[in-house]
Amino acid sequence: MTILDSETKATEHSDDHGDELRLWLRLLTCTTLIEGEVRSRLRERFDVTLPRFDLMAQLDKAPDGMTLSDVSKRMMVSNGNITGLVERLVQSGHVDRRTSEVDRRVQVIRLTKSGRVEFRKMAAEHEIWIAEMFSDLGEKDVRELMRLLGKTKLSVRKAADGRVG
Amino acid sequence: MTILDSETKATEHSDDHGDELRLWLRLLTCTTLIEGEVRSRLRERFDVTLPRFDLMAQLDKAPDGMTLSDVSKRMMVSNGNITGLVERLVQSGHVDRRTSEVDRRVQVIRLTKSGRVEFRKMAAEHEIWIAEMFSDLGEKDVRELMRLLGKTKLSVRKAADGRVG
DNA sequence: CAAAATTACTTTAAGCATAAAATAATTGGA
DNA sequence: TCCAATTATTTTATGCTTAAAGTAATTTTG
Repeated sequence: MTILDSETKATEHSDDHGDELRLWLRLLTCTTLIEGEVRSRLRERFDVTLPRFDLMAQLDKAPDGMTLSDVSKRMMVSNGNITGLVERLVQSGHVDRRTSEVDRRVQVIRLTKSGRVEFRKMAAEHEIWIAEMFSDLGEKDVRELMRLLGKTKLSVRKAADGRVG
Repeated sequence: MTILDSETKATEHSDDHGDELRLWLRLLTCTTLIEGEVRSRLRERFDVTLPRFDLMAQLDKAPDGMTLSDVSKRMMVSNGNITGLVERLVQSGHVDRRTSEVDRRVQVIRLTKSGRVEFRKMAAEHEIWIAEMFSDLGEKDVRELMRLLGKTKLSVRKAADGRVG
């Protein structure tokens, strides 16, 4: 019977999900390690937090500015969160915020000149840190990991969307 | 000269780190997606947060209990964080906390009987959710991803340790 | 043995994050 | 036109997270 069951893979899914669980934990560990390292280096080197760095990275790609909603979607975080984050970046002089002329509900934010200069410095080092952390992986590994994570992303989205929409 | 430069790979590292950066962003996206999905399902189905679930998962593996420091190390979060998390789980009746008889600095925590029963239910569903999210990946993909992430983990640790210890 | 160092935990202050409710501006019909 | 629905953002309440400082118990050491 045991043999028979283990052969009955035709039924789409096996009931042993241990491998996927271990994969998820390993994925999480990698992300947590890298993120923690980036956070502490950003803090040490530039006295900046990761959320602020991420927000500035979005703005750096949008010379004409972005609305808070745009930022919120791109960063995959809540609206209310962005409000506070932007407020702190305005205080520190990295970001400029103004109300849109055409739609007074909308806030358009941009990097200030000095904010942009500072960000570029951070980004340059950041890129080196990341490369260093992945340096034991060969070109082929990087390509293959990229491919498998792309596949994972699609799979997760499918499972997530299937539940709501 | 351009050709010459691009051939000068003998100098260990190239200066283009774009691939690694893209890889990191994709890794982060995958983790964020999965984590977000798990968070919202835990909340909907069991009215529990991910940190509480994670803490209970640690305790489930330690029938004789753990000290707060143990938990802190295992979960890779700060001590102060654990204090608050445990306090809330004690309030909700999932966790039992007592001062060690042999060392009165030490707090030993365990799942309560009902906490364990509840956690096992959550864990069973959680495992299915994860398997579902990875379901587009074949066995070979899972194995390969596992291998590459293992390599990544080592690489990151090396880069991180190299900086401090 | 007593002072100093270490260990375990808690508290504090600040920031990040969310969901849900509130506010304010704009748009789309009837 | 006007008012209902929608959209953009802010506010509120709650919880997670950290680093740093504080407290208390134990261990080390002179």
